[in-house]
Amino acid sequence: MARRRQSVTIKHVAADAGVSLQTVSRVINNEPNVREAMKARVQESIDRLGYVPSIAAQRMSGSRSYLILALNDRERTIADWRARQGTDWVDQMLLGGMLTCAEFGYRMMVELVDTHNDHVERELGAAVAALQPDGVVLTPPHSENPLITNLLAKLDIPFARIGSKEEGPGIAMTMDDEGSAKLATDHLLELGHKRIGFIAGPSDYSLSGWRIDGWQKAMAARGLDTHNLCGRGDFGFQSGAEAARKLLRLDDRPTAIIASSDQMTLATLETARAMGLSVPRELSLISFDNTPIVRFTDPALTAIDQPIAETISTAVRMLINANGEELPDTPVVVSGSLQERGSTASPRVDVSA
Amino acid sequence: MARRRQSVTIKHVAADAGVSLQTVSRVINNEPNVREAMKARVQESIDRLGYVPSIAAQRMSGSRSYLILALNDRERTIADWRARQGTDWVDQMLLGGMLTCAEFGYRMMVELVDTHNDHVERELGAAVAALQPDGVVLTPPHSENPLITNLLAKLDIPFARIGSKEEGPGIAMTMDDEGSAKLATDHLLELGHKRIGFIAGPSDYSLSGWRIDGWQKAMAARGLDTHNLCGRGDFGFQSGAEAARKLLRLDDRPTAIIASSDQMTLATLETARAMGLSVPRELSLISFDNTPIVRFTDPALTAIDQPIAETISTAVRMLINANGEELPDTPVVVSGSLQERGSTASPRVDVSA
DNA sequence: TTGAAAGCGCTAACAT
DNA sequence: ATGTTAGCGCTTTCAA
Repeated sequence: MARRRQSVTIKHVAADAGVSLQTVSRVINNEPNVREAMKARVQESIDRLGYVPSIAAQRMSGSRSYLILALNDRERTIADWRARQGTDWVDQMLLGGMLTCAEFGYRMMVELVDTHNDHVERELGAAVAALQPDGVVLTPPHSENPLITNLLAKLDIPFARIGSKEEGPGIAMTMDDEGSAKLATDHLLELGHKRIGFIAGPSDYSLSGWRIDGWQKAMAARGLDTHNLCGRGDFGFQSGAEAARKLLRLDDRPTAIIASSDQMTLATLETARAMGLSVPRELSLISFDNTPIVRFTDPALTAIDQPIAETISTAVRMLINANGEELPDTPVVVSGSLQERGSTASPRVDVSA
Repeated sequence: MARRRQSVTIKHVAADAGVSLQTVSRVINNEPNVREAMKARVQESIDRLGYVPSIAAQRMSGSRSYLILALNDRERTIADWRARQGTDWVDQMLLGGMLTCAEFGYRMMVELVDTHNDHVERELGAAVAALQPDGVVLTPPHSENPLITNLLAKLDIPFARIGSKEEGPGIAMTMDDEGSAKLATDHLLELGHKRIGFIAGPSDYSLSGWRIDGWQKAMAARGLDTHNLCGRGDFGFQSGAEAARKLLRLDDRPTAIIASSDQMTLATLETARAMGLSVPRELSLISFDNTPIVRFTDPALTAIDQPIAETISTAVRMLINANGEELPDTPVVVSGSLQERGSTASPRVDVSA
């Protein structure tokens, strides 16, 4: 590999403008104590020479790296990519993250780390030592992994925890899981449903519990029973099908089901169909995630949209300002919304009643 | 922002192992001229202290940046992310790119650049100056933008051109567009089709032309006419619908259509349906891309799968070796495959014949 | 408000 | 086979 040196350095600019390196540095970093005339002169040289500071050099001399790391679960992410089922979490993350980073001259880099693994700390430590990011965005389930949060805290690197409400270091953020579940439940209640089932996500994700809470509270507010109506899955298709089967085989089976992921809802749809139930006539369905596939099922799925891009964007913004402004000490909430589609309707009136 | 310094540096390791910095450096970079015993001793210190070299420092002292840049068209990429239609190009790129980079201690970073823009050079120049990547992967339409390829060549940065066969600097790579189109056409011919239409992509993508070639050659090999049977779109839904309408309104309309993107094929499917044609009974359809949505249409679409992950992986591998081995001077071809699904069948026998 | 000097962590070039 | 020296491009002291 040819030894590649910066073609235009701060030295060239300084020489060109006839000032010291330091003055150029001050202009680059927008520091005070530079007269306007001087600033203009230096800027002119910068523009004309097409000078752009080397991030490596900036980082070396103790300044920032202008890098935000987005940490994702390796196993799940790769599985999603391989499965090609339209899960666009990473895309939405990049949409919110990259664009917001770019606004401030930062870049976002995706890093995959195994959570369920004894060398998480080594992996993350290596990434941080090599890259020296100015901030880290943790996505579930990393957000709640103390090995990760403690290490980041110890290293004194600002980080955001998406999908975590716990106190402690780092910015806690949620997409309002409880509120979203309530939103979905209320929608069904207003349509006239009384038996509403729920298929939760895995228990090692706190947000699984929050969603159950939202559903239960909405039901309780109308004095409705939720006994036996809560199933569990792991967000995947198989687990969704099993949970759906259980709920739909109940003597007094639900007239509507909310499932915590698109794959589980899709599984519920297929399970219902296999049992001869028509959606939405005999069973209404609301999904969580709103990934691309929900528009292609028949009927299209009413779904809770997770504001991933907006959440990551907010996280990045706060991380970049982590030096200046003080960080919030209560969880930052970015709320989702309900996208109505064809899988929800009023329950069929029971003629035998 | 707290002034963050590397906690364990090469100095610490050197002191710990009782050797010079240089020896540690040699061990890190796996250079020759280090005795096994010495190497083991140093490695032991490295492991024990948890030392990881700072990429910034490595880059500064003239070595690599261990960074590969993947350059995508800004407008199209953001539009795809926003549209949430399941386009998983970036995901497949990361799948192939990140994992292969990781194998060699590199990272991949996605960078968005406007092609149709007069400051492409400034944008790219800035990214390169700031990041100093060891290699760049160009995706269409960047791969054929001389402003970009010339700049990279001038800067002496190794790069791969995905979807380009032209000679010149950089590694030319294709996903065998001509062969894939031929594959699709042959499949239809074997099913008995004789009138096969083709909806091409925009003419500023060379691969659009290669696909037309593949289709035409396959048709010509059987002495079949292609006159009037070639439509054009821009890969998007709207353009696909228009092209489909034209083809299907022909007096002697095709019994099968190959379209150059999933969105255009989806549009063709809907157009056909609106015209009362049943797929595949009255019209067979083959798509290009094989993104997640093709499995959710009714019927599911037979499609050409583009080996994006594999192509990017190959590109990365060659870029990383760009110093050692010599680069190929003929285009590197990674072939796609045909995924048979429900949208293809033998043409209905014309009873009136 | 500006400049000069020192050093960040590492590697290349040159010793030994 | 190992050590020493110089310097990458920049920012942080500190001085003027």
